[in-house]
Amino acid sequence: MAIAGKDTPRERYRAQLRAEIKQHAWEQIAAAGAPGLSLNAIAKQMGMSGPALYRYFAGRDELITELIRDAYRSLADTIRATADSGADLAGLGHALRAWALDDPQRYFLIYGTPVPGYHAPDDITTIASEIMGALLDAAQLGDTPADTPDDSRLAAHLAEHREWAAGHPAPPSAVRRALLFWTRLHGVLSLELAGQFTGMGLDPAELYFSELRHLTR
Amino acid sequence: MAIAGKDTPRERYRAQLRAEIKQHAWEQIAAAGAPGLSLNAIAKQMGMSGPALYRYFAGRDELITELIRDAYRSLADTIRATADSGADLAGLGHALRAWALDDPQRYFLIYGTPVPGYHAPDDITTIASEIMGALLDAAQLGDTPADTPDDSRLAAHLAEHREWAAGHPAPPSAVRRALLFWTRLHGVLSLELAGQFTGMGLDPAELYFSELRHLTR
DNA sequence: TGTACATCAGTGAACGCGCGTTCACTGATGTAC
DNA sequence: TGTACATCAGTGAACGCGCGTTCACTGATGTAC
Repeated sequence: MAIAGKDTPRERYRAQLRAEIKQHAWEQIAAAGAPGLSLNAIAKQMGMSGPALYRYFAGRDELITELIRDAYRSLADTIRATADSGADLAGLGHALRAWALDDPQRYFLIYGTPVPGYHAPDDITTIASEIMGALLDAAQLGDTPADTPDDSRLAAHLAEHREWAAGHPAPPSAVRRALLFWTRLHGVLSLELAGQFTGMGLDPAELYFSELRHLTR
Repeated sequence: MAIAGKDTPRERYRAQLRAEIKQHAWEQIAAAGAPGLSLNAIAKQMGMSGPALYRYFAGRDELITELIRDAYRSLADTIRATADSGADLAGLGHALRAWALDDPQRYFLIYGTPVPGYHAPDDITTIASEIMGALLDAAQLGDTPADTPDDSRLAAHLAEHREWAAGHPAPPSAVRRALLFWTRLHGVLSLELAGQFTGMGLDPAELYFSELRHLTR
């Protein structure tokens, strides 16, 4: 769904080339991380001159921002589609992990080290809350697991601060479950993707799914 | 404690200037992240010419590697000192959080987005396992909390794969506690430092300490 | 259907910049007799 | 204590590089009469 889909041949060509540029951008990010992304390098890789890319993106910043947006969009769609197919948090956990392993640098583009100056545009923030919304919905299916005990202090805090959950009314226990789902799985996943378990002779997947069972049992 | 402490005036001056360079490097990382670190910029900031820094570091890579080493060293010392003062996991949790908030970019230098090519030298890996060792020691104090239930599958996996815990014999329950301490707190902490809770109207500290209580109650 | 014009993709040259790094050199500081 | 020498910090010029970005221009593609 393009922003202004005129669907003339030229427009189709444009859209395709934009996609191709992004494709090469992702490959470059996979190879050297986001800081190593270079417009000129992409152009060279595509067999064209550097300035040509300015027909498709206003500059490096716009390209990166769009990659970030696409990453969020992709994750939000994955989560939403999984949830809509009737999955509970367990299913979302599997989907999240698969999505992250599919392209670790894409995961880090969302949840990795922030660049001190950068502030994401509003529409990206919106997508981010879409993701939390889907988690909240899923967190209300099934019973609260017996082994995630009440924490009265946290419950009180969550009861007071929930303006962000607008459109997704949920009992505090579900809010808590959604948050723990997010932070705990991110904890294991991000350390795994960063290679922090290397040399421990331990399968991070076991840890991940143990956490997931703990959240959904 | 220098590597070869001759302690002549010149040596002292050298050590001091090395420290000063690192100081400016940290400020630059705090301002623009690790990728924005530049030798020439540091030199300019110190009022000297670029090549002068090559008296103190073989190059940019060596400086960065040393910063990473210092970061690990600082965290390991903090954890170890806290543990030696008789603290349990709860105390370590407070220390970890304080250490991370003190300089978020330093935290990310250790646990943030990895640079695809980079491989840390062996001695850094050694410091990393020092940290895990201290966690393992602390995880054996106190009782296993009632609300972290057994997970037979994970327990079995951990029982089989523990060569990394050499020098720190620990029952599987303690290993599990140490790992969960690490991954769960990192989960909350890294998302908080990255600003991912912004706009949720929610205090990440509440979440962090809730997790910590859950681990140590 | 053919012609005149507008639109647009892509090029090549150029600008200015900052980067890491080398090199030959100067001047100050320390060391040995 | 003074002199001769070695060590070392720091400079300035230079190299080569790649970056993002601009600009004037060419040639192809589409549009309007």
